[in-house]
Amino acid sequence: MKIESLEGKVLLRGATNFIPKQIFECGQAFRWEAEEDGSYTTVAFGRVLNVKVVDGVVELNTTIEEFERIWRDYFDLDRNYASMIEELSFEETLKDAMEYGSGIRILNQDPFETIISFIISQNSNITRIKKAVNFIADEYGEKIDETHSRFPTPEELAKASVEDLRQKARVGYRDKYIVESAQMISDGMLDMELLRTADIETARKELMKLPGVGPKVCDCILLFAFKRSESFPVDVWIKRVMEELYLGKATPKNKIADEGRRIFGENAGFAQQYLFYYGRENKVGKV
DNA sequence: CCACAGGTGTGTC
DNA sequence: GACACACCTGTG
Repeated sequence: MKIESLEGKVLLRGATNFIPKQIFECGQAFRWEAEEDGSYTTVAFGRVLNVKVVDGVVELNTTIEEFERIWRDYFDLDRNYASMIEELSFEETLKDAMEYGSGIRILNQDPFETIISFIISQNSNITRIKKAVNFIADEYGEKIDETHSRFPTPEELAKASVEDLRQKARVGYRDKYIVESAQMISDGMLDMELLRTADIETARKELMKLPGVGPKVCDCILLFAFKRSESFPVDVWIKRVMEELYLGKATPKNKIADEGRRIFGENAGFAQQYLFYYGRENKVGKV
């Protein structure tokens, strides 16, 4: 990949596995908006970023300095996707899914924002989640410009009222989970370093101390904010895909997570993303 | 009106 | 431990 700076933009030439629609609409991030020109805009790490791909060249409206400081890691650009895909190509169904979703990347997002976003996501849908996350940023986070706000810090969100979260952010019964989790994190009751480095079962146990974080939400957070690629989040779609294409019978969700990690190993999280995207787009297992 | 949507917490066996 | 069941809200 070659990086160059041109007219206030950073251009990435030869960045592989980079299809914006697949990256931003596969359910891992909730603050990306499609623009009329086909580009996508987000707010992340306190910055507003627009991403456009023109003739295979990725255009980011940022500086080299900011790219190196934030976006290189955010977009997971140092990972060798070719070899990861190669390692997962031992199995035909997944191979098809990886071709179908060849432009997917797993983003490395902000831990706190990811924790709150996925607490909100439980038993909900993307439209609703996005509204809630954007409301929380606008209401409790610092303004960046007229139309964008960064996601609040744990301290800022810990002061939010559960009533406002329910009535204005429309997060429903998740209101108290959000405030309590923000309080626990701002009180230093969550060991972030442990989440990054401990063995996966220890990390899961630590993260599930937070109210509103069960097995599925936990695995999403570890995968999307802590680079724990061995995580295998099991939602209804992955359940259907695994039952339909791998297991051949109805199976409890915790068994499916075990099977996913067993079959796909250290890159189970990538397998999950490819299968999820493939399964949902094609409605696998859905009557 | 009812089912369902990217689950979790709680109570019961 | 393995099950039901309730739970906010928007949509079809």
